[in-house]
Amino acid sequence: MEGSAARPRTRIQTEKREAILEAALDVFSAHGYRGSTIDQIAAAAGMSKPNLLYYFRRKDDIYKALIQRLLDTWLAPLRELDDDGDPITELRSYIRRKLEMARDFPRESRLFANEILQGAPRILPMLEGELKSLVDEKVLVMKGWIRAGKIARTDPWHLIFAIWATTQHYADFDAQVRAVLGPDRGGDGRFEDAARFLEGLFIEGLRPKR
Amino acid sequence: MEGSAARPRTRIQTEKREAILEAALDVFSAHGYRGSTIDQIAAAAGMSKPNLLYYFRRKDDIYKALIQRLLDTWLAPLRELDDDGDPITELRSYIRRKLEMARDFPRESRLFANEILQGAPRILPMLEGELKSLVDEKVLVMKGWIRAGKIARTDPWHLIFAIWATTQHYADFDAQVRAVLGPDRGGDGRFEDAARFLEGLFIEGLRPKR
DNA sequence: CTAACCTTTGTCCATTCGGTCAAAAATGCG
DNA sequence: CGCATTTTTGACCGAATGGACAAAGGTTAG
Repeated sequence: MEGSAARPRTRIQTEKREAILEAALDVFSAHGYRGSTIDQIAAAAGMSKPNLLYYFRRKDDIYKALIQRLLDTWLAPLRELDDDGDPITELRSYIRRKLEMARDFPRESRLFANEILQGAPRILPMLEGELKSLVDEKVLVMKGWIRAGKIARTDPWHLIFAIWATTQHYADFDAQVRAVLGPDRGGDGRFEDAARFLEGLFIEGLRPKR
Repeated sequence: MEGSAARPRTRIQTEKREAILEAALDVFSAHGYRGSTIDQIAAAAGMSKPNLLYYFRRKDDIYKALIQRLLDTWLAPLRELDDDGDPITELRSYIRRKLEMARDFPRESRLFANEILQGAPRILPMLEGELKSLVDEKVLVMKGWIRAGKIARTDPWHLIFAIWATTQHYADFDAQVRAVLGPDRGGDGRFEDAARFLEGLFIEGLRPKR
């Protein structure tokens, strides 16, 4: 359903399209869709604007291709949540994986955050489709864990939201995190600190033992 | 430091400036700074563009005035965190207040989110100044609670981040929350569910009792 | 080598956008 | 009322932006 004929993709096309998407990730994640210009992306990709438009005919096409390509990567951590593993361990691992994503792929995180902030105008179908299905599936897994008494009785949907929120916060709100922590605590160690904290929070909560 | 002479503010000026800021909150929070146009704001405020520019001479002036006016409101919940109260109760209340803000002032939440996502170019000084001071102060309060054994040994900075992240998530990522919950669970009850969930999470964690 | 195809570029265009300006309309005050 | 001040508007401008296009420059297969 993308043009009437198949696309034969030459070597150059593959390479250039890749370079454009990489540049577009940089630009879109930093300035949002409306805040980014084709010229910026072209410059970042090391080519002229008309040349870029030869590979993607519209600005919107770049954006869509980018999001399409990223969605799988983005959902991978949740997909790995294993029904058969030990529940507490599985959740711990999921939180760790998500936090690593925030650390290693902040541009991807910000791209999605930007899109959703504006009401997800271009990806709402994906959220209601792929994403919802995946979440529904994992919610069932968690409900099983609750029934088995392996984790506390809690709301699986909101648990997933809480994990998303707390981990992605370190990518999306990085500027604020750094500003508040200051130069000393805001260095590279902040992800270690966050990992330790989140583990304690999600597993044990704040009430003091004894 | 804003013009050499004081501004006498007539009645009409007060009213119109108010209307403009209200309209600007609507527009800026929905589309971000670059994504919003003066025409949109003027239309939303029910006046012509040149007329709007009579009250705020630049687009940036509107934005700055808006943020300035909102910052106090935004930080109020944290300010209320009371050193002398019962720690668990205080934290519970803080979470509830923040969640109410996400429910009742989603535009304000999205405005700040948008700004910080782009690296907080226009409000970084405020984050490093007012916000950091307030956080530093409350961190000391929490450290006192920890020393007194009233809450678990945890990282107060990241605790604050976690509360911000989980509560604001329901405003900033509303589109995603609704998409994932679907029409039935995504209705008005979602804030009640979130409140119950977050209380359980922060206080008790996920490990099952017994 | 050469013809067919792919890639790149300079130029151009219409629209949008932030902002100006002078003149008209409304308001308020003595 | 009459005059000064404030408010509103229509017309306009330059810069930026998304995109079109045809011509020029490369690449590759026969």
